[in-house]
Amino acid sequence: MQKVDVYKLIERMAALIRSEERKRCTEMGLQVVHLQVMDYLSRCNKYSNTPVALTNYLGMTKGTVSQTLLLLERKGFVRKEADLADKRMVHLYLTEEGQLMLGQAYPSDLFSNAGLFLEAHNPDLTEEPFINALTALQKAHKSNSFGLCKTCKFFTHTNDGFLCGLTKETLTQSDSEKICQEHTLL
Amino acid sequence: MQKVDVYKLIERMAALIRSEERKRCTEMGLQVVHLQVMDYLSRCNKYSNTPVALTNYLGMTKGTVSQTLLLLERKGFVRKEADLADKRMVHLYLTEEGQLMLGQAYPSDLFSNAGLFLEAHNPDLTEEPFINALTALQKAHKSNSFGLCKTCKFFTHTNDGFLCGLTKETLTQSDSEKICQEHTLL
DNA sequence: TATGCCCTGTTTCGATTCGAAACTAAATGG
DNA sequence: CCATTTAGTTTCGAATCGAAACAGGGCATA
Repeated sequence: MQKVDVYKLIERMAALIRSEERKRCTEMGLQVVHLQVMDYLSRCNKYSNTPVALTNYLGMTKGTVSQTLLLLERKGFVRKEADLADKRMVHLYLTEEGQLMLGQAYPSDLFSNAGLFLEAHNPDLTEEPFINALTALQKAHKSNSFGLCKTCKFFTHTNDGFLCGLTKETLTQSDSEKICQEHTLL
Repeated sequence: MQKVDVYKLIERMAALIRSEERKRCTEMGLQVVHLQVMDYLSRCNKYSNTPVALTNYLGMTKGTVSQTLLLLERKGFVRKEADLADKRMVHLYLTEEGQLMLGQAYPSDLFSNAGLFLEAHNPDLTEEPFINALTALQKAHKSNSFGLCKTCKFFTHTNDGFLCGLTKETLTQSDSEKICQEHTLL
């Protein structure tokens, strides 16, 4: 029963992160959503860089996502590309400017500083409990878990690399380390 | 160097929590900010239930906070009370309706379900690494840490209870377990 | 191949948020 | 006693937000 309190702690961390993000965005003249969108696009794999995936990931309506993308496109941070196979679909990419802006707006120094503190004061800390907490949260989260490709139940190793058991396509190392909307826990 | 990755995991959890919050808010006809404000008011102590504290906690401008509070007041979720000592200040309280709404909108079942998973699959998991991670993040966070009163360096025990070394006031058990804007790490 | 349904994404609407800047009023501090 | 700081409000224009209607591509089934 004390275990539940782990999530109180995680919420507190989430609140701090949110606050930092908001300040950064304000400084850069962005909205928080913009940062979230660009961050997602920089981390998701080729199956997941579509407006619908974004809609599910962020928990917004598709109309709102469409609007936000329009603005990000207008500002030159995001580029759209029609899917060749399915003409309904659109793939989203960060432009050079988008990547640059993301790098500036993202509170990476907060995390690296916190990481340094952690390393200095708790040298024997491991990632394991955090991985377990994330997995439990993904399971409790009703809809898609949006996990890393390589932790998916459809992810398999082959002679010459990696394979997605769902799409039957081969995957690069980089693919396997990105967020996938089809991610399914074991 | 692997330690830094702990925060990648925490970010992923934060993103999932955010997504769930947004969905809940939409269902209840609220904006995410409203939930954040009400959640904060339900957790903060008597020194920290003011618009400025909210402004710092959420990382928004005071104008925006003022607007948001106006709306929450109009909807009957929040009540304002002038400070008796300092007439510039205002104290904010959740109304009965506000508490009720917060209870409904808050994704508490997500956390309790996740807690159950965690308990079932990792019975020997402790809170310690999470406390350490939060403390490190609070230290890295430049501005106020917004920690729990009882973890503050000004918090002291006396014969008949608790005392805040900053305001020299006695504190109740409940006070000591709430968020304080004056919170300072050791 | 035609019909109907589902899916992806856009558009439009009105209410709300957001940040910026100007503002009021109260406290503070020489 | 006056300048400065601090708490909070007001006003403005741009952007967000959700809801609902819409357009059009896929796909199954007849």
